[in-house]
Parts: sequence; structure tokens; C-alpha cells
Amino acid sequence: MAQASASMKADETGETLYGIADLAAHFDISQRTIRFYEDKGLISPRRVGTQRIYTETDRQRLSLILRAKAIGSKLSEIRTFLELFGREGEGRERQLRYVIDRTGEKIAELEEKRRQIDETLEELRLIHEGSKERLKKLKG
Amino acid sequence: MAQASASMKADETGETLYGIADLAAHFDISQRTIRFYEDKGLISPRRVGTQRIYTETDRQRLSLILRAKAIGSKLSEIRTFLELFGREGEGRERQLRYVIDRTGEKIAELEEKRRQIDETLEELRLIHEGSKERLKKLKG
DNA sequence: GCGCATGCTTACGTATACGTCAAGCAGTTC
DNA sequence: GAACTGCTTGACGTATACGTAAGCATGCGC
Repeated sequence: MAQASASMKADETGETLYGIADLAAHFDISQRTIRFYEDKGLISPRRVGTQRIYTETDRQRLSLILRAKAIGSKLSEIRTFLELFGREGEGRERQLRYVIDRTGEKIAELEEKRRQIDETLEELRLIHEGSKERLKKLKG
Repeated sequence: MAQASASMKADETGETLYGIADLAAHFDISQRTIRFYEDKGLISPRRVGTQRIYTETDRQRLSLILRAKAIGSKLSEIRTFLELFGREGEGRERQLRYVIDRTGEKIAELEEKRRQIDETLEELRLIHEGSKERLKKLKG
């Protein structure tokens, strides 16, 4: 290996660093995917020469991205939100109102999605349990 | 209009029938989308000549499809499930086991998705409320 | 019988999210 | 120092889910 998997304390602050292979393995995604997210502006790892070096913060960010994706967000939307919260400290009024609006919207959206999932879960459980009953009767 | 919007009782059984425009308007989707779902085997409306005529059952089916889509199912997957539940009455053992397995998997998947949504909702609410607080302090 | 709206099919175009080579460079090892 | 390994940057390919435009049929109103 070129770099002992790069998961070694190498920073002078003692922070754990990761290579792209480490993250790919950890999250069970391809390196291509990680580079793709970088192209889309979702993560910006440091470089040593041409090689990508990820910090713990980068790792958490990637974790966030994957969760957002899992619940149906598009990458472009994820980017917008990441940018939003990254600049959160600024606290200018316009900015605050914008954050409040966007989060409010997203909260409503997710609550609706939750409702739909619950509805579907109910129906699926009915079918699931019903089928189990019928199987019992068939066999018993 | 060629057919008075087709939402008229025309069946001898007195069942309400719909034209493609009715369904498109009702669900706020394009006619193209509805035809696309038909191509993918998700719905099979009756025809009068070349024109599509939808029954109440078709309408409910479309409703199911849209809800499934909203929670992140792929059309191919939706088709599989619709076929599964369509043949539900058969009750052969293999068939029952298959339904039980598939529904079990989907239930687990949706429960996981629900968890992720809840997690995200918590974080969003923190940011949302926090921002509202900060806005108050800025203005008050 | 003419026009206009509605609907049909066919086909190509588009956005998203990657997969899959291809070719090259950089350390590492033997 | 040649092979090997891992990473990098293109560039093209693929699957999904439609959008959009073209051209034709049909039926209602006048």
C-alpha cells in the first residue's frame, strides 16, 4: 500500500485521518461515489499531493449525506442544507429567517413522509400477519 | 371535450369511471406519468377504442403507487408488490411464505427509514427552534 | 364539414446518481 | 529497476423516471 490505509494519526493535532478507501469501506459505498459527492460540492477533503485526506469532520459530514440520501433527499438539496448549516454562525436576520423557513419546510415534508410510512407499515403488517395466520391454518 | 371528462357513471353496474385527464388532475401528475406507469405494468385500464378508461379500483391502485413512490420505492419494486397482493387469494404455501418474507423485509426497511427520519427531524427541530431563539434575541 | 380540444403512439431528450473502463502517476517491495 | 498496489483524473455508459414534441385519430359544437 502506498499509505498504510491512511487511517493513522498523522496530524500534528493528533486527529485521526482517513483515506478514501477507509471511508468507502466504512460506509460500504464505492470510492467513485465519494469522489462524485466531491464533484457535487458535498465534501472537500484536504489533499496531500493529489491524494484525498479526510478528517473526522469530513467523515461525519459523509455520514450526514448518506442519511439524508437514505430518507430521499437529492444531492443538490443536501448541498444546499450543508451550506446553510455551515454558515450558521453568522446569524444575520435574513439568514436566520431563511434557515427557519427552510428547516420548517423540510420538517413538514419529513413529517408527511413519516405519516405515509406509518400508513404503509400498517397495511404491510396486516398482510404480513394475515399471511402468517393463513399459513398456520394450512399447516396446523 | 371528446367525452365530458369521462367522469360519469357509464358502466351498467353504475360504477364511476374516469378518463386519464381526471386522474391526472386529481393526483396532480401528468398524463404522461400515468401512461408511463402503464408501460411499466403498474396499471392496466380498460379501453374504449384506443382511449383509456379507469375504474375506481384503478384509481385506488394509482393512489397506492404514488404513496409507495413517495416513500422511496422504485417502480419495479412497486410492480412486484402489486402483483404479489393481487394474487393474494391463492394461498399456496410457497406463495404465502414468499409474501411473508417480502413483507417482513419491507417492514424492516421502512422501520429503519422511519428511524432515520426521526433522527433527522430531531436535528432539524433543534436548528429550527434554535434559530428562532436567536432571531428573537436579535430583534427583542 | 371545419376547427379545436382531447387523446393516442412513437421517439428522442433530460436530470440524477452513479458504474466502468482507460491511462497515468507515486510510493513499496522484492 | 521492474512489478505491484493504490489513487487520480477523464470520459463514456447505464438505469430510473419521466418531459417534450410530432403526427395522427376522433368527436363535439357550430
